[in-house]
Amino acid sequence: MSILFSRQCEYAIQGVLYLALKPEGEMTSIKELTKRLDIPYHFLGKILQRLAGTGLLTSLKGPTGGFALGRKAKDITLFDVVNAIDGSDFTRNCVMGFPECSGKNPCSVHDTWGRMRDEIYDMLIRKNIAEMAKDMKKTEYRSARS
Amino acid sequence: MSILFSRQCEYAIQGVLYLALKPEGEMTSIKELTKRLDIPYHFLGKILQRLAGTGLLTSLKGPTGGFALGRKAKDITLFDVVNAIDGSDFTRNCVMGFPECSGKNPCSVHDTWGRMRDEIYDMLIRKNIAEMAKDMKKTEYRSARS
DNA sequence: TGGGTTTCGGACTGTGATGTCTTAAATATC
DNA sequence: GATATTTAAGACATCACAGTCCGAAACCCA
Ligand code: FES
Ligand code: FES
Repeated sequence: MSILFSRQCEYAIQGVLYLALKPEGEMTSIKELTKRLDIPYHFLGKILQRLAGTGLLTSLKGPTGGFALGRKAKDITLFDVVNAIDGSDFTRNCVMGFPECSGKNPCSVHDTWGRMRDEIYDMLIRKNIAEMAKDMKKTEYRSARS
Repeated sequence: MSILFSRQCEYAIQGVLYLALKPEGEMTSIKELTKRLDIPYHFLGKILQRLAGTGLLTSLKGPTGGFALGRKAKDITLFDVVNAIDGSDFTRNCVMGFPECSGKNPCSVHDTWGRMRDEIYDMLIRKNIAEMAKDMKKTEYRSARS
């Protein structure tokens, strides 16, 4: 687990980026996803379920079923995924854990951390997941296209 | 809790910065610390105990006892505190949670995240806690000097 | 229609972080 | 030496997160 996101969130990102490499509308099963990515089967099921609940993904039961993006990959950013799972509190919280984070009552690194928060946010929205997936050099994503 | 550090770590930072405002060698009790900072009494005790175990703090029992910095405030950085509690894995881990983080097998944001990790590390070591504490504008730290 | 496949939903367990409580040990003061 | 005060240490409780399991529902295909 990185310091930024929960496990769930990391798995969600990994899964969504995998789906982004698939032809539009094609369904991908949890089985295929767990075969490529190192994620517990049932746990991933729950996570994708949750994402489907928010509309970020669509799902279909049955033999040809699975999951697919709920809208075009060009219209989804990593922030959408992170926000759906972990929320966006990190854009507002003090890095030292003080109850208030504002310029009126700042901690020692308020300004510095403020800039970094912005950079992290920017990292999450600068590119859509279509570009992101294309930039992914991880071997796990080789020939995801079927 | 911020996205970077555990609660324990946040409390440790808050406590150590408070101690950094005290005259060198003066002992500060958990009671005084919890009166200023919003941290559970016994939990803070455990944390300071742990920091004392690493030598970052010294402690003394008895009526005039308490905690104090183990070395000069000028020779301690926030990274020392973070490293003692949360460790330094964040300098090595993939932000998307992939098992490997290297340029040979990079994820979509490997380079970007690499720069940010460096910036975070830099934020933690750029200033010593003497300067940090002085820069702290939080009301909790007003007139910490006794 | 029936059987196999897949997601759905909920209950359940495991684990680590957080927080509480109690007793003991050390220290200062009287 | 007696007492009060403070940290030390460990057991315990609580909670959130991670992960598992199972039956039901939806779906496809023969
Ligand atoms: S007050 Fe600490 S980051 Fe804003
Ligand atoms: S591989 Fe993802 S940050 Fe390095």
